[in-house]
Amino acid sequence: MGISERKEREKQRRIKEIVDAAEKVFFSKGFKNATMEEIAEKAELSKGTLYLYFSSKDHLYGQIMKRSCKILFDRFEDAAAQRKLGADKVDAIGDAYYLFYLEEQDYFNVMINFESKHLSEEDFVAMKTEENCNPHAVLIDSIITGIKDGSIREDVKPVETALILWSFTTGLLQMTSQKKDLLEKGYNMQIDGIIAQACNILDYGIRK
Amino acid sequence: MGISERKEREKQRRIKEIVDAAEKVFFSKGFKNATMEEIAEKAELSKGTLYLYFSSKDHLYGQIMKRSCKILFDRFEDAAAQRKLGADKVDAIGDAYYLFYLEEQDYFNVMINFESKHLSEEDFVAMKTEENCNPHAVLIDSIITGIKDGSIREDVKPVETALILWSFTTGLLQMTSQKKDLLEKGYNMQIDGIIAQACNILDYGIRK
DNA sequence: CAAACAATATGACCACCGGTTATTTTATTT
DNA sequence: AAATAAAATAACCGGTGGTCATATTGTTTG
Repeated sequence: MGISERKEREKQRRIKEIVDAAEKVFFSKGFKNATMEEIAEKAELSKGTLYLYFSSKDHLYGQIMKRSCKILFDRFEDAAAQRKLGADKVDAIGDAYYLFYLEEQDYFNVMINFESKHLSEEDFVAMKTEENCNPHAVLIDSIITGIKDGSIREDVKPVETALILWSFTTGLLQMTSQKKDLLEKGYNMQIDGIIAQACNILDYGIRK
Repeated sequence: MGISERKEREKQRRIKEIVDAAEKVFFSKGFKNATMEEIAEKAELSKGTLYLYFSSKDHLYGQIMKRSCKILFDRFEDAAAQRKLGADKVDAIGDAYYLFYLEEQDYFNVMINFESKHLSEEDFVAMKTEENCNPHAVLIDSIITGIKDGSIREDVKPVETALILWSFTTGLLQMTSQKKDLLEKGYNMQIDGIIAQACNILDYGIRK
């Protein structure tokens, strides 16, 4: 009965083809200007077929978000694994986020652009557990490590602090990507310098 | 020749009527689900007339952004004026931002939701100077004050740091507003506590 | 006052797009 | 080979941002 397995494989392949096509279009056009028609074209399918696999444009966009999340998560894990001290792990995660922003701008933009409108919060949580991909968790672990090894203030709460660091950094990178030109050309500021200053402030803020 | 002035007044009044109507619709429906037709209805005009005053839905949304900015700016100025020490001013501005988030959720959401798509960066900068409304500037001044009066580390750069604090706080509030339910109901965390922890980290980060 | 003119406002109209569905094509089973 | 199931299609629909020819209102001038 290898037939149903083959069917399943083909289905997964088709799904991947569609998501690949969607990714290209979303990357080049942005969410709003991307059309289902163009995605279908690029996938060499008709528009109606897309809806056999994904219930909406938003849902399809969510798949790209999934990929972004996975890539970032892997980078976070790598970064944290290469350091011993908790505080250093946290720093490394921050650096990894910045590198992600520099090297994976398209995925980064999807993450930033992604609003809860596109996917329900439940789907989103389910996605993270299903894919075992929760960047936030890596951060929590590193902070706990840091408190234990004495590199991080013991009066900060790990979960809260992870959330804070995560949202701080996201906010910073979001602003940076939106105002990059203005900052560099208009105000003659270096993004690198801003990031370094920010990391410094956070270091002062959480290290013992 | 009071006639042209009257015309001008009437034009400004009409503009205000339209923006008021747009505000109501945007607040209740969100940007995407708001329709120009409904805005026109609420303003007791036809849709075509809206385009005599505003070139697009995005531009109209930008007007609400303008208002949000003004309200926040005023709160920032008030907050900073009530403190003497620079570091305290910075704290007060942070608190003001949090209060803005709590008390002006609609305007807050517009600020958060507002993407560069809606308005070109040039228009945006022009808007701020024209309306003399630059929340960022208040923050810079407070940091400079703080460095002078010795309440803030003298090795931080004011402009960069202002940008950083601004984007940090925006990121935090954005995350908070998006995941409020999940945090409070799912993880049993208090938003207040998260904010307090965040302020504490930033205090450690910039105070001398 | 009326005719000419300018301004403001209207609503019918267009193009586009996300999503649906009846129909056709392809693959599988009997 | 006929029957059945699965997959894909293309025509279609409703809604929306934006436009434009036309109409309405207000102002100026002879």
